Amino acid sequence: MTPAGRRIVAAAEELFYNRGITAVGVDLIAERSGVTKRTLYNRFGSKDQLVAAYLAERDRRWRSLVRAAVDACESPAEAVVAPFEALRTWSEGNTRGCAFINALAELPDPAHPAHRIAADQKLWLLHLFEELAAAAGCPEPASLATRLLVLHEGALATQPLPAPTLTESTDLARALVRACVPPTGRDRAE
Amino acid sequence: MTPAGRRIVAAAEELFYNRGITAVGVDLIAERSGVTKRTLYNRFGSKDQLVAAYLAERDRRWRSLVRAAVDACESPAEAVVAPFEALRTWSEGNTRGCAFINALAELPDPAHPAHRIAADQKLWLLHLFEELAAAAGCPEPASLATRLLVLHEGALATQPLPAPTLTESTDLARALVRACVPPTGRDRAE
DNA sequence: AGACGAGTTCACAGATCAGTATACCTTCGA
DNA sequence: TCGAAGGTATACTGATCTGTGAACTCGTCT
Repeated sequence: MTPAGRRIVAAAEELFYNRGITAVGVDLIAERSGVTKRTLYNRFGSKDQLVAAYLAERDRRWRSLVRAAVDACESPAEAVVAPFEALRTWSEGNTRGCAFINALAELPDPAHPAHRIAADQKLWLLHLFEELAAAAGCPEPASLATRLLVLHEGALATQPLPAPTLTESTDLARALVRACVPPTGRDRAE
Repeated sequence: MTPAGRRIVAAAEELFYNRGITAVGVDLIAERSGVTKRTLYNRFGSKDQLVAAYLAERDRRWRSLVRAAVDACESPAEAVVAPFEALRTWSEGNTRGCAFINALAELPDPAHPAHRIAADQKLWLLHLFEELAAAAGCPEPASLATRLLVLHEGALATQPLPAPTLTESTDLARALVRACVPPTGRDRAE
């Protein structure tokens, strides 16, 4: 990716996320990134593909944050809840909800490249939860993973409400893990 | 509301929800509702106010569905989970997620009339959960209500995923209610 | 020297957008 | 009978939208 290309994606990220995709024109993105509209089209070909690049870049950053939170955990049981801790960090700078849900709201066409990226993002988290649950010894990792995903997305969606939704969902997630995974030691009575 | 006004709101609901608010022009709404653009502006004054009317109408329909589900319950413990049953019915015809979350994604301006309607809708459900939890004898209704709201919104947000998120969140909600409300005789079915 | 890729400048096409102006028609109650 | 209200028909404004065309500059590598 060329330097101009990176600046374009950075400007697109800020504008698309905060103002909405349809509401932001390519002229504004070009101006904000100090680049000509011609260059924008030479790099990305169309606005739709720029939208896809924006979501892909956001997904990349978010996944690396989650991965880091998971890897920093000492026990497998802690690791299962790590994405919720990552969400706390992530939410500080992103108060407009989930960029992928928001993108799907504006782009109904299933053929749009943004659709696959958004769906993949949710599925990646679901499968991560499932792997972590299995690694922690949960007898039914698929069910727990689905529940954790619901809690995660619910906390994200209710972000702007005057209720401690992230705290409550994290606490509940921790309780779910505790309930189906034997606590730290491996010598719990079976 | 005049007959033409009702047709306009009905057409706006279908188009705004399925295609996005910014992506749908007033000309299309006027055409779909068999009405002149002049009439549309005589009734609603601006597109923004039509958007508010669309969300208000949707909110009204949804609340009456939830109210009916709650009122149909026999025990207070069942009533707490009734909104999840209502969500199952509601989801059948609304596969594009939450109209209010989607609207907020497209309309970042907090001064937009849609903002208050969307926020009120979520707060109404939160307070409903709290009232029902208190009526069922839950010792900490605020905490339970927040958790139930997270589960509800999470189920809505993960709707398009190939995972039984609504079933899992309903089951979990039921377990939460059962755990904090003393079972009253025949509620302890298993 | 020469080719090439990245980026610039700027005009322009064609469509669509929200919203308005003007004039006319119909129904219904006072 | 009359006048107001609801609605129709059509043309229009001015702005904004995505996307393109063509010629130009500049640095880098061979």
